Amino acid sequence: MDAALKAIAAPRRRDILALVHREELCAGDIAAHFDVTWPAVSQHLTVLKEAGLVEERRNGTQRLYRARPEGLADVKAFVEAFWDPRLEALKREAEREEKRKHGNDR
Amino acid sequence: MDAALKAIAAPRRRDILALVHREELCAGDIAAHFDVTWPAVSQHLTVLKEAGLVEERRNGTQRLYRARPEGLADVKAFVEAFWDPRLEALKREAEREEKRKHGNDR
DNA sequence: CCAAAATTTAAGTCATTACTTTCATTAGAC
DNA sequence: GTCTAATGAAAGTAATGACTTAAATTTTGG
Repeated sequence: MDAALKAIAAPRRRDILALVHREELCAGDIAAHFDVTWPAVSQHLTVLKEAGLVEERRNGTQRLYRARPEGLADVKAFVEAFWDPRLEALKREAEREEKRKHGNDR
Repeated sequence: MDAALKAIAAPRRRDILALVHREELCAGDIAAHFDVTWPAVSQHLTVLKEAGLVEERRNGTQRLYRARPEGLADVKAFVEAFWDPRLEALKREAEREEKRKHGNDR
């Protein structure tokens, strides 16, 4: 969960996530939306990918990216546990699950 | 939302939040749970307070802190907006199951 | 008022991070 | 193979952040 939370803590990465939420976009098109250089966007995409928040698909020389909502599962569980005390148990379960699946998402 | 997200992106602050989730604690008691100095915890509490995630109450020379779940409202909305609706059912199921085995863990 | 206790504030250090520019890699067209 | 386009990787920089120690603040009790 730590990786996912750190990933969405940066506003630029949230903006990128919003772009590829429903639509599959290549890195160049994503970078065109911001006034930063290509490599900067590429680095953000790497962070998002390693956090499990986007998935990459290669098409010829392009790489297409799309959001991966499941990557926010643990974050969602944490927020909701904090939100509603009755869901405390769910949070603990999420923590256990994260320890168990170490190595699945990388 | 940016402040709240940055606040919970740091593991130590999440640990602090967990401590004051149910229970009102003074800064000293919170610091006693970690192997960092008092000022470090005090700084974290300031960040959490400014993000609206904890509330402070003064009692004599002490300052008591307690979690403030409403502070995560925007984060919750953001996370849920990204969530794949098809996975909603899974969560609810887990919730129901959790309620079913109520009373076993005490 | 004076002293002790709980905590914040100030100032500085070390690691992390978001970015830049420059170089390397991969895939398709010729 | 060579050229070009799309992109990732490497290396460097400036800003941010999580800590530390030392000093200042606030409240209570004499």
